[in-house]
Amino acid sequence: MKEKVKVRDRILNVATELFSRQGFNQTGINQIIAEADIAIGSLYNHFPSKNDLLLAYLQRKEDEWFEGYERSCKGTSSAKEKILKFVDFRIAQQKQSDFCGCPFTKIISEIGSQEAQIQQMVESHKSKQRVLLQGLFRELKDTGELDRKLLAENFFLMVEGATVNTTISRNMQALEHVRKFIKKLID
Amino acid sequence: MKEKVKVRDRILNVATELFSRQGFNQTGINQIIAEADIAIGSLYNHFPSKNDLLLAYLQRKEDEWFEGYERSCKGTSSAKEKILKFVDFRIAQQKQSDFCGCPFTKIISEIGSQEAQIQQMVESHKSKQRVLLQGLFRELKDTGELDRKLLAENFFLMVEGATVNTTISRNMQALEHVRKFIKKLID
DNA sequence: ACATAAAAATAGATATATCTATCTATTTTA
DNA sequence: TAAAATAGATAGATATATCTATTTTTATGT
Repeated sequence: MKEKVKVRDRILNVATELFSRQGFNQTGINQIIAEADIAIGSLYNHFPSKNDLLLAYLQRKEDEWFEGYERSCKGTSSAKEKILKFVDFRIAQQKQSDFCGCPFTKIISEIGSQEAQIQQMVESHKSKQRVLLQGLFRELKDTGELDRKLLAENFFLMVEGATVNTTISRNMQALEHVRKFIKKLID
Repeated sequence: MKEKVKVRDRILNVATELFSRQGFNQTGINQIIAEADIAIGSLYNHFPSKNDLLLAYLQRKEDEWFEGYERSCKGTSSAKEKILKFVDFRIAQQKQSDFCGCPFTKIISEIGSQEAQIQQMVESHKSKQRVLLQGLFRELKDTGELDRKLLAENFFLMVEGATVNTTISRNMQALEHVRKFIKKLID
């Protein structure tokens, strides 16, 4: 009853694992084909260049991010809960990736903004998160004297900073601090 | 009256520029010696390996960071001002580096936490910033119902997230949003 | 100020390894 | 029988690092 994983998926699965864990620049084609146990010709059949593989990897991460967040929000109804889930989701991501951090942030550190297509995907990914959060914060009943849009932006930035810093420290404290703080602010 | 820059400094200056702009992994020894206009033997005389050069680069960044912040605080007296200067300093850094982001955060994205000595330096750098901010927030007269230590931590994380995201978007908005937000919170 | 010895810097070849990518020829799968 | 995947050689570029031999700089003693 074992499902045979197609070659293209084996490549992308291994590349995903390695790009996340080791980084893009420190992952060679040879390691990918070895660990995926496929021929180098097969790789270049599916992905004409290493850069195309990177694009496919990021596209998958993009899709999985929003699917994953939606799924983790199943059962929540209030905006307040969904905001807290936003932090919880990042905590879960960091746990399951062993503190790899955000793949989009990581790739910009690795290759800069030279590759226009990648720069575009990263910016778009972050932008979509901001829009999502702005929507949630707009639903909040009372935020005291705090502008909701400004609060949404800074909550996003806290989580971003906390994600980076949990990756550095390899413990979850920073993200937990954000959770505690925002809970106070919106409760 | 032209000061002759010593070989070791020429190497470190060029390496600094290239590691910041292009990244560590995307900067080769050959490019460094070419742009520094020195012989390869001289480089390996001063720095036994590329990793030693990286350590020297980070150590310099560490020293310059706190010197730079101190200098930018000259003339300010209140903790409130110094907290706002903290954001201004990061804005200035991003401007003058053309949005290179934090070198410590960047190197972790590039090489991970494998190199213990580097991991150590990065963690220590962030830790020192937290301590500095905790001290400043302790001095604040009134933060309403907000715990000062928690506020300091989350301010730090906001700035971290904003730094990363100004590097991604290549504009200063995120850092300006943090400034506006914290000003409201502590004013 | 000048000669000289030690240290530093140079050019440039080279070793060794790795990287991405291409190609051919053969086998497996659909 | 066509398409997909394989093994494996190889091209061509680039990486870090070492080595030799020579020149330049610096420091020291007279």
